[in-house]
Amino acid sequence: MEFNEKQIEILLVAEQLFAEEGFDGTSVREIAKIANINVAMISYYFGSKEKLLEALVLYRISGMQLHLENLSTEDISPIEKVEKLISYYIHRINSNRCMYQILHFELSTTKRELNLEAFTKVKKNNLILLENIITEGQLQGLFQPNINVALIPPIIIGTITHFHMNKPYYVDLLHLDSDEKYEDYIANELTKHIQKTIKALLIYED
Amino acid sequence: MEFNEKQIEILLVAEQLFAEEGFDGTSVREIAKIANINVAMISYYFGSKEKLLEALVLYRISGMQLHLENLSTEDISPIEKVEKLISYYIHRINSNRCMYQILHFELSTTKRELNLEAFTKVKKNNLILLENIITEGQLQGLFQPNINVALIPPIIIGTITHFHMNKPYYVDLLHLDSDEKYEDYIANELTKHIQKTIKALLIYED
DNA sequence: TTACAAATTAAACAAACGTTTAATTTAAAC
DNA sequence: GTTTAAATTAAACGTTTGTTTAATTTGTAA
Repeated sequence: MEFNEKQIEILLVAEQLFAEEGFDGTSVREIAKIANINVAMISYYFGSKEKLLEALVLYRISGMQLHLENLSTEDISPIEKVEKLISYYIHRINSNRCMYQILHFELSTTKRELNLEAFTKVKKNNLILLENIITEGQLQGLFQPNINVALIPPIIIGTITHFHMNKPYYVDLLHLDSDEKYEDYIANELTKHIQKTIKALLIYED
Repeated sequence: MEFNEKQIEILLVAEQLFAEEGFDGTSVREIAKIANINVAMISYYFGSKEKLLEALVLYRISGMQLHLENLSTEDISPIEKVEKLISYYIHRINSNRCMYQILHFELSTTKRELNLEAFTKVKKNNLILLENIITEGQLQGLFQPNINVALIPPIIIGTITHFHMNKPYYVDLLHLDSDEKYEDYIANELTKHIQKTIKALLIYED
């Protein structure tokens, strides 16, 4: 699927509005107004509001795969690999914040039946990558043997997502009184915190 | 605020629908139909659809405070206290799944200005409780000194919330092919996983 | 039985919704 | 310059939305 400039403009406006106000809370007229186009162009280009959402999800997810195929073969320790993987994870969620917001709602609503196969595929690929790294660490005697790998991504993704969703609360609690401070906190403290947590879990003897 | 039986029936129906289809995706007629009342009763009892949501949030949050005031003084080790706190956390999120679903959306939308002070208060209280327990553990030399306590609840809540939101994915991945298995997995594996993770983080020497 | 407020109803309201139509403009090809 | 398809527009379409109205029923106290 290829989109021209105007279509992409519509997609970007829709993405932000869907994230801020929800799919059902956003009207096509609102999208059209901000994107500076006529309402009819949405149907003309995408067919319907719902197909616009599908196009948007496809457009974003196709560029979401972690580019970490070579991470497994890099000449660094499994611990460093895990750290690197977590940084990538967080970075990806950060730069796709709006789409994650939308997906989280769409995943749990029964209203629409979005095809999220592509998203599932991305997640499964990343899980395999993580499994390989952890197995490597276990073989080297660095990590504990009894680790439920499938439950590690939820810690990473869940923590960062929760932080974003409760932004006003944490901004208040941690005195992150500017967008810069907020972004910095995620890139530094929060990232380190999650890395430390996962490392601890991998090394900790039960 | 006191509600009669009919009002509570409306609140419960609204809660489930708001969680499943979102506030904007649910019509008052839909609520009325399922609750077996006339549409006008919603305005009559609550004033408006939005005030119905406010009433619902208030109704639920008021019963959400963890009943753990005496946990601090119990004669068990800080480790056991943390474990107990996590169980309570997970149990509360589990039994308020719909409300958490609603709140997560409302927290991140700019459409409505819900008063979530009560919710913030609950969170802050629970954080203080956790801080006390961890300080106790540190004084006993059980826990490491450099711990960012504010970032521990996000791990717990984030992980469990993420798991719920991606239910179809984890049902497939972990072969939880019945509601019972799903519930059991949360109550056992997932709970233990989170407890183990937090314990590891508290004990792990960086 | 009467009186009266509370509860409940069907109907109507205007506004907003997603979508379609039909006409017009734009731009490129011949 | 003419032709033709694509892009763009304003207007209208039929529904659905949340809310209000005004009439009726219900239940209770005098």
